Amino acid sequence: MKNIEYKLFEQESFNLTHIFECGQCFRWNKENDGSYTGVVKNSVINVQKNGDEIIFKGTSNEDFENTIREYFDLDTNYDEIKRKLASIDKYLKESTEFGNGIRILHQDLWECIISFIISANNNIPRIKKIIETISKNYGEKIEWNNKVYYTFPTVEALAKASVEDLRAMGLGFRDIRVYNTTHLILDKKFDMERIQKMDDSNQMREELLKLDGVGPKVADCILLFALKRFDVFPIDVWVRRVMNDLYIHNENEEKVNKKELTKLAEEKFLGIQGLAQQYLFYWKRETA
DNA sequence: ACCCAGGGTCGTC
DNA sequence: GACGACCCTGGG
Repeated sequence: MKNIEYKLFEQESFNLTHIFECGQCFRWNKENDGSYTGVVKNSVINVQKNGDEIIFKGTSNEDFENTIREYFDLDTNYDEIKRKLASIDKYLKESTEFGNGIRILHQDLWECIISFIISANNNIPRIKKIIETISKNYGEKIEWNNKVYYTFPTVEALAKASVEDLRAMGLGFRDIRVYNTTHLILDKKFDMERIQKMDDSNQMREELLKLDGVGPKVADCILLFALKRFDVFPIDVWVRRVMNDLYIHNENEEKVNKKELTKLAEEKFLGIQGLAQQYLFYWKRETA
């Protein structure tokens, strides 16, 4: 493993807190100096910001600069996206200003599938803890700066875990779902390469829904965070809440129809619903 | 101590 | 298509 440092200057839309605390990822932790450290594929990465300067440090065997470019979605123009969204109405204006430094990370498909199956009816601290435990037990060890990190396990590695092993790691009722999905992928009943080549979001969603533990919400998160489909709208309790408060005004928020919400988002946010969702989610959750 | 919610999904009716 | 159940943890 090589020790690497890479710097970026004057990168638009890049706020560490916004990126790592907006709920899209579970494996990044804040350091005492305000930087964040995480594991991406086989690399440990630490990101810090000094004014206009963004410094990536870490250890890697691969093309570090390219890994960074892809993972942090540096080729997407977020200023343009924010301009479009802000022009829709005052709420989008406010939420894009609030989360102005958000970027949608390009996460690994396999890791994303398992992580969001675990996220079902769960809270973020516990989700993070479970994923960390899984990585410790089935991932590869990496040492960097006198600290120990673990990669997220491969399909083959995680397939060695029994349902009981998974339960023991704190997954609760999600154990069987993770087990079944892992084996569907291991046995090639679900082809991760094929889905990455598809171009229709609805067709991709249909495929994802075949996995155990993947319903409409989790499928849309996978589409948004790993398959880079911005034309999806994951509906969870927070988004339902914010959309109802702003646009629908139903007295009973739980009764808000999902189809109606999806259609409203499609019409309002025109192909970048996923981004709108992320700004609204972060805004509402942090200011609630 | 007790209750509730947490980035939902599944099986059953 | 509605409804309750589901494991576990943290916060009121």
